Amino acid sequence: MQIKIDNASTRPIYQQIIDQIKRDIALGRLKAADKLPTVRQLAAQLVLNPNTISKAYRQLEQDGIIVTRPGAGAYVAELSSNLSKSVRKKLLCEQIELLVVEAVHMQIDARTLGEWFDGTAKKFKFTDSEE
Amino acid sequence: MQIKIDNASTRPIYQQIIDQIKRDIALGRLKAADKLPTVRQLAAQLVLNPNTISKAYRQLEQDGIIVTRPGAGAYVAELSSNLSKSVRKKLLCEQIELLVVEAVHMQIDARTLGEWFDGTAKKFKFTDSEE
Amino acid sequence: MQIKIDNASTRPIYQQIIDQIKRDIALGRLKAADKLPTVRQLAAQLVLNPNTISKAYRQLEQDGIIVTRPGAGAYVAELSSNLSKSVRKKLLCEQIELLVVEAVHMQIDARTLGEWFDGTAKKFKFTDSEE
Amino acid sequence: MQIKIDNASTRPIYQQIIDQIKRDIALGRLKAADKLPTVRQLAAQLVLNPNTISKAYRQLEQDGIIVTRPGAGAYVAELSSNLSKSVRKKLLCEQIELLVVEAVHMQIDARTLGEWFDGTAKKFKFTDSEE
DNA sequence: GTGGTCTAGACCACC
DNA sequence: GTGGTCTAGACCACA
Repeated sequence: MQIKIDNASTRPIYQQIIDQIKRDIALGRLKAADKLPTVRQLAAQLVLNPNTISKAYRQLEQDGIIVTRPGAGAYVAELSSNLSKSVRKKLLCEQIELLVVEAVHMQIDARTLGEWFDGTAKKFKFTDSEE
Repeated sequence: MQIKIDNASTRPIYQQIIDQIKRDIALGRLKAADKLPTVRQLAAQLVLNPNTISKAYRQLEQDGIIVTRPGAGAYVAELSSNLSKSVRKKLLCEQIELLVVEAVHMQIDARTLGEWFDGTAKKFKFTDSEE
Repeated sequence: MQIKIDNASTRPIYQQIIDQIKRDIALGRLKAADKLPTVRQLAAQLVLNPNTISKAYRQLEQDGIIVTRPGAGAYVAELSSNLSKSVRKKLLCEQIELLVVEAVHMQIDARTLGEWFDGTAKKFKFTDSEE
Repeated sequence: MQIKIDNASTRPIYQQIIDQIKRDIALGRLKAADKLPTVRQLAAQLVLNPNTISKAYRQLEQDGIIVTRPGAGAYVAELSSNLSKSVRKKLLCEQIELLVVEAVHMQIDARTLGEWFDGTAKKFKFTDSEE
């Protein structure tokens, strides 16, 4: 696993770890049942305190993204969401709005933003539509 | 100006204020040269510590979104961006990635996300393309 | 707030704190928008490390049961559940099964268990049925 | 014997084994004097470390639920409980409280919870009342 | 050896 | 002053 910590970022370290693991899963680089590095391994590799890794893993587990078992390690879980669809829509649309507002203030026109959006989305492994 | 603080949100209050002012500008509800409420007015209206409002205004000024003239109040600035296009692309694409990763983990398919994105984008006043 | 820690219990301390706060809310002793003791206050009162209290509060926040704001403290949130109804049913029925199995092994007959159940349920403030 | 391990559960594996054996007994699928699989058999069947099975059996024996005769295997014991009725009541009522508190926070109304409780209880073989 | 819990103590962002 | 993050290090339950 390749994880890079940006110490200059205001984003907490544990959150950066979460971001990158979720990204790797969404990209298909990590698949369900794959084993994650142990807390101690990753802590040594990134030169961080094991508690920091632990916090990231705990959060990921709580979000149902990984499964951790004392004595066995941490594994990627099946994709799933306990949230009701309306809650998911609300959460995502809030994030979309922030993105769009930012784009407007950066004077990026709608077409360009749409292209960047499509270009980025193409790289990820979405769940198939259930039409 | 209508600003609503969501105390349940983990987003800091000063950030929520920033978000909503930027949103109102992007929606066209606030236009260049419009006068913003004074720090004291807004603090009284939202029942918040004036320091919190100050922090939001200071941040907005730093981002070139408003202009404060000491003694005369704060005004909406012209849209502009000092950032190079490549930096803007990088910043927005990072945000797009976080959004898409989140959508994948919520098992929202690409088409649905695209629809939500388009629906949201339509509400805002983008700068015209400079083709 | 009256919280009692049982050091003899195998249940982690932070979990005991969570249990009792959720209980107080369910009993109506704590109501939405009530202020909880600060992390440091409660840590001093229970002679525990502030991190332990912090962990309990963080978990409660993640479950949408309280709202914490740096600089402002922690407050009881409105009752709500982001979980879909089927997930809620599954979670509760698993817990019910464990309870019933335990009762059978303790040779408690069905009627007695039902009475204990009703007696306990009566003490709590359920959401009204939405028939 | 059909035992299923849910690796996604936070419940320890040895505890899941205990849960399911107790459940099978409470359902009447396993009866007093029935022979349980050997530690090795079960370990092979579930692809688990034999120590894990051992721990489960040891705990079940300690709780008086099974009897292991060295060299002869493990057998289901007669239902019995050394605990005084008041202790049993205390233990069960604690568990009932946790269940009810959870239900309140999930915004399940009392009637629905009661129905789920009755529906679940009906499936099990309670000891007859000793009125 | 694995992750989980708890303590102790430093530093920072928020209000 | 509030809670959040991170480090360091001890001890325990699980496999």
